[in-house]
Amino acid sequence: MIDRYSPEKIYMQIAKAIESDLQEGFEAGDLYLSEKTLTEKFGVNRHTVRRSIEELVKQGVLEKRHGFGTFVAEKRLAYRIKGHQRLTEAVEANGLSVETTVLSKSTILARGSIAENLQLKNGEEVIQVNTLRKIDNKELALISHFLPKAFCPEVLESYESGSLGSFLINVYGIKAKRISSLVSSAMPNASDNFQLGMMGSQPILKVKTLNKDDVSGKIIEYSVSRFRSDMIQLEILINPEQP
Amino acid sequence: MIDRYSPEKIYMQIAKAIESDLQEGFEAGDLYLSEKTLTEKFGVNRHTVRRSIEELVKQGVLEKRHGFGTFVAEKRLAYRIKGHQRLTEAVEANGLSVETTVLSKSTILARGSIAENLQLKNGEEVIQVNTLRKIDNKELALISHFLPKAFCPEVLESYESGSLGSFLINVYGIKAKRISSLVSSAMPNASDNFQLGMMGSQPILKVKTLNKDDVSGKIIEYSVSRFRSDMIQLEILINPEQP
DNA sequence: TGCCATTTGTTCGTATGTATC
DNA sequence: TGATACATACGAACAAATGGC
Repeated sequence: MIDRYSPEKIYMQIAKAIESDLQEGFEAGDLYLSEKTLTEKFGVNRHTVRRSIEELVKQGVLEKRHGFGTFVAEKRLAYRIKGHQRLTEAVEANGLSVETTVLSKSTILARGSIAENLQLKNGEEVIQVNTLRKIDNKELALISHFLPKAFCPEVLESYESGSLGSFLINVYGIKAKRISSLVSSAMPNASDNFQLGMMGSQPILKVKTLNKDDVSGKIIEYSVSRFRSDMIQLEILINPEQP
Repeated sequence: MIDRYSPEKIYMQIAKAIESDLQEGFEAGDLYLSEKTLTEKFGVNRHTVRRSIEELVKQGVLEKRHGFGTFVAEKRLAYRIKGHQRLTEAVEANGLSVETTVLSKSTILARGSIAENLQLKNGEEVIQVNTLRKIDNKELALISHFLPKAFCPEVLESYESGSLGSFLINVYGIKAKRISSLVSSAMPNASDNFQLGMMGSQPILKVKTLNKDDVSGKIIEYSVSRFRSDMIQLEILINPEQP
C-alpha cells in the first residue's frame, strides 16, 4: 500500500489513500478512523499519519475534534451574493432564511480606517455592532458594523436581532445602499475561527462595505464581513443595466 | 524565557517571543535564525521550534526555504482593482506595469462549467491559455483563459505575451468587457503555490470572470484568476454612475 | 564539476498531557 | 472513573535542498 522507495513522501501517499478511501465507504459527517487504526493499517508511525491528516484538514476534506475523532467534512453549498444586494436579501432570494445574532454592541471613538470610511473626525463617537449570521443553523459570517452615533443612537439601545438594514428602514425610514466593497482573502484569527465554527485551516473571504443613505447620499454604515470561504461566493455584476 | 508550567503551550510562547524579537532587530526580507539556533536559545526540542515557526508562517510573518533558512516576510502592498477595469488597466493606473508570461496554450473540448459559461455545446473546441502575471517582478496572479476556438483561432498561434485584452483589440478590433465576476477564496494547490512563489500557508482569491464583446454582446472569454491574497484587494463599485 | 557544511523536511520512537464520552 | 482519541514535547536519524569552495 505504501511505497517506501517512491520519491513521493509517505505522508502524501497516505493522504491520497485516505482521500480515495473516503470516496468509497464514507459520507460527509461520518467519523473517520482513529490515528491508531490508521497507524496500524498503513504500518507507519503515528506522526506520519498525523501529517497526512493535517494535509487533508488543510484541504478541507477532514475535520478534527480533540479527544473525539476525525470526521469527513461536510460539503457545503456556495451561496451567491449579488453585488447590489444586501446579504439578507440575497440569501432570502435563494429561499433560505438568515438568522442574526447580536454578539456585542459598544461605542468606540473613530480613528484610522473607520474614521476615514465614515468621513468622521478622529475621536467622534461610533457605534460598533458585531453580529453573527447563520443559515440553516450553520455559521456563515461575522459582521462588524460601524455607524456614526450622532446619526442613529437608537441602534445601540434597540437593535437586538434581525437584519440591520431592516432596522434602519423601520426606525429611520432609511434605505441603506451599498456603494462600494473591498474584497480580500485571509486566514481567520482564533476568535473568528471559534465564532464561525471553523477549524483554522480554511481561509475567510473578507468584504469591507460602505453603505450610504439612498436619499441624502450620506454615508451611514461601514462594515467588515468575514465569510466562511466554504459557504460563500460573491457574484459581482458590472453595471448590468448600462449600455 | 519559557514557562514550562504555564497553561499556554510552549510552542505558542515561543511563537510570541519570536514575533516580538522580529520587531526589535529584524526587517522584512531578513534571514531569521536557524532552527538549531532557536532550539538552543529557547532550550526546547527542534520539533517544538518548528511548530512555533509553523504558526508564524501560517500568520504570514515568516517564510521558509528548504535548505536555506527562514525569512521575515515582506509586507506587500495591496493593489486595488476596480470592478469594471481589466487587471492590466487597473494596475497601470497605479503607475506600475504588469509583466505577462504565457505558460501554456492548448486546445481542449468544452464541458462542464467552461461549456456552460461560454455557452458552447459539450465537445466544441476551446482554446485554453495559462498566463502568469507579475508586478515589480513579484508573482501576482495565475490566470486561465478560455476562448471559443471558432471565434479566435489566432490566439493559439500568435498570442505570446502582453495583455490578452490588448491582443484581442489589435487582432480583431474587439474590446472585451467584463460582465460578471464570481469571487471566492480558497487554499492554493501545490502547483499554484509553486507558480505564485507562495509558501502554502496563505489563501488565494479566486475570481471567475466572464467577458463579452462590447459590440456584438457575444461571450468571448471565460477566465479563472488566482491572486495572491497578500498582494491584492478587489475594489467593487456598485453602479457608481447610477442615481 | 563535485564535495562539504548548513538548513529545512521527513520519519521513527517514546512519553505525557488533555479532551470527550 | 476509565477508556479512547487527539495534542504536545522530547530525542534520534536520515533525506533533500542550498550555497560556497
